Amino acid sequence: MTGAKLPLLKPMLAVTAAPFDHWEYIFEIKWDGYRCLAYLDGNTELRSRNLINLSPGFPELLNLHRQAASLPAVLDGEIVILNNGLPSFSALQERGRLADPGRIKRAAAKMPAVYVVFDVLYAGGKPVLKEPLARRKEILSAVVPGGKNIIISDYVREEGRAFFQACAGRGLEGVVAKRLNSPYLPGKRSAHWKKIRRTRSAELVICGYEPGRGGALGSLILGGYKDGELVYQGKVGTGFTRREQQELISMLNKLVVKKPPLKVPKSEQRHPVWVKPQLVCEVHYTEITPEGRLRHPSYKGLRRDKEAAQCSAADGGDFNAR
DNA sequence: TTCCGACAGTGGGGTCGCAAT
DNA sequence: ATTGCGACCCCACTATCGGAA
Repeated sequence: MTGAKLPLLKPMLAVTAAPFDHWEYIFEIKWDGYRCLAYLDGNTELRSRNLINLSPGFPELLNLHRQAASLPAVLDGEIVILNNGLPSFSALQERGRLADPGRIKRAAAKMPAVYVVFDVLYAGGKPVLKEPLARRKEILSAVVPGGKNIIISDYVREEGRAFFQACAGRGLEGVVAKRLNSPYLPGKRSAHWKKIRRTRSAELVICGYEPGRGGALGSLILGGYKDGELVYQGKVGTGFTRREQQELISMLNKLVVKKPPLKVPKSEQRHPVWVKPQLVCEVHYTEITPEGRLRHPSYKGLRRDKEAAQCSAADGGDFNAR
């Protein structure tokens, strides 16, 4: 444990927004990893969004206190694993829940994590939470000169739209806008910080559904055509209102078939009801996982103008112009 | 009056680890 | 030995409510 002087704090959170320009805001890359407050004193302690101790899982990051000045300090940043310069969340996933020290050590050597730091809560043992962001950025660059596995997140002023386009073009998840005069509000979600995420869109075939609680719709089972065959792309379980859920259930119940129209691993089936692959819906998602599933899928409505046969499998291209 | 923030609840992909089968 | 489930990480949403703007 670090000294009692440094209280455990939750990270400040952001609301979602569309790209914009504003002179009062800076814009930085939205890093796709584990959000983490780093407590630097005689040692380094890493804490997740929910105050879980992440330190055992990332031994290669436990020397951060030796790369910083003005201790004790508390930093806010993101643990990422870089792959060709881009953060790989799936690589991080493989490490996040490892418990065996031997396996952790081998994973750390093979795919070392990096701490990307973008804010400072304590410096020289004193809170700087009430300082405006602009001032905290100055303090941060004094506390962290930059090091081997600690990187200061860069930012631009005012020109959020262009920066978002540039980041999206490079394959990054999005950007975060932060108000220059805002204090650091631990655990609070407010318009001081706005996340602007790149989303992709796909039109996919509804191949079945799974019931939810209390007669509600749980999720839709989705597929797309690849080489003339329906390929499973995962499920979508959010984005529809209660009313839309009932409408979808009654439409789908008229299309019920016995045989699944596509292959879905048994382990991913929870009382599925298969239907004739006829209805098309639009979904938004962030990326295709290595398993070929939609990540962060949300339902955007039926596409009655589309034929099922026209729906090719989502491939992670086709990103939304917002 | 309208909007914002907080909270609860449901759902997604993915991982590990443990208990029940 | 296999399976199911919970707890985490990342989330996207709907729905509600009380209070601030």
